[in-house]
Amino acid sequence: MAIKDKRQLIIEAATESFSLFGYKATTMDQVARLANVGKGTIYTFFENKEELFNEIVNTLISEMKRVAESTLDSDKRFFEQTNHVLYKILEFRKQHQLTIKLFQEGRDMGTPEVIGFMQRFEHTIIAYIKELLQKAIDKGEIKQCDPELTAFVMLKLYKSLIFDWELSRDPLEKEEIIRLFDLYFFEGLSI
Amino acid sequence: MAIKDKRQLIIEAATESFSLFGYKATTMDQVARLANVGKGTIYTFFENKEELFNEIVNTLISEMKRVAESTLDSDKRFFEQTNHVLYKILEFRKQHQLTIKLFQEGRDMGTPEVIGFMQRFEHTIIAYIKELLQKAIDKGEIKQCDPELTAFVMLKLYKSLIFDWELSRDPLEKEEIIRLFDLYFFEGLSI
DNA sequence: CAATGACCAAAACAACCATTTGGTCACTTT
DNA sequence: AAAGTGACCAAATGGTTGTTTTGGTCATTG
Repeated sequence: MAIKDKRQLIIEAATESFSLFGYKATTMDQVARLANVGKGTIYTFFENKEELFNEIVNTLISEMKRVAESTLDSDKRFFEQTNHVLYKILEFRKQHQLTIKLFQEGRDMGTPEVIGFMQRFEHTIIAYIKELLQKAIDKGEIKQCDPELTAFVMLKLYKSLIFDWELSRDPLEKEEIIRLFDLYFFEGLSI
Repeated sequence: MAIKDKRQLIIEAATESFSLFGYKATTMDQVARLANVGKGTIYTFFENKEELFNEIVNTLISEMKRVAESTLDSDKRFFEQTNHVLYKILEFRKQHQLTIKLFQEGRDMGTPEVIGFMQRFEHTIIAYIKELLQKAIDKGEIKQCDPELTAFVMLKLYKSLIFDWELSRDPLEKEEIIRLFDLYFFEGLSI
């Protein structure tokens, strides 16, 4: 059993526990027990609880980026790409157990470490959309606009449609959301 | 001194206190003291604390509606009207002491009565924009779309631009916001 | 010498008591 | 007698103190 294995064991145990109970409710004792290692061992691989957490969520964010990139298809029009990417990302967030749990914890308890993760998560998305926008502007596919601000607004709009709207009314279908995104953002409402 | 006067006195005192301290931190004793009436007197006019609160915020919401209507000018194009109305409303929210305090309390402490107010406040705005949209659609000024959903999304976008954006970057100028609203919502990004 | 778990200080929690608060009602004022 | 009042009450809230839990360490072990 090489060193890598123990480290991996700890990461897997911690991921399991963070997914089930969140950041605060996961104890280092619990992680040690789940990973079948002594508690001290964890501290030979990770500085502290927060570092262990960051290692895990960084992996998560990388995975998300990978998902986003895998949906790219430069044959498609810009708006279709953006749409797809945003949809995949928020689907990802909605389906991934760890992401669900952490976003819950951040909203309901405001755990600082978790809030930090949420910000990095969103920042990554915005940075990514920003790049797509910049390319589209350079190619002359869309109008001139502030890419950062536009990416920010796009994400907000998407989140509104997917998360906020269904708090008080019937949730929207995937096709519906794509259609709306196109209508509001690319075509515009004017005749 | 007629009955109306005492009632009014109580409402004014309560408004003052709600504006300064919010809903939870305002005590009925405090209101009685400020209004120079016995505590029991309050209960001859209002069922309980929540009713007193509702009386006051209903007035606030009416005022807001009045502000919105006063900005209407049917000569202007639809998007200019919407823009103006939304801007005035959120300015109102930003400047009115009571509104500021209550939205703070709702966000930071989650007081249920205050959350209720916030929802009614937003619902009123959405209902209003929805009407504007319906008229514009009927007149053929804008494309066919779900007026409720569109109103919802418009409000969200506006709030993002005014409140959320300046949490992490430089706040946007009024003219900037109007321009962006026009760009994203009416013209669209496509060439 | 990597791995461990008993150990520690600090934080979180629970139990207890004191204070505050929304609401009532017997009594006073007009 | 009708309107107005503030002492009073139960329930909620806040503060305090003692106990448990938890992140992190380190002397010991295999």
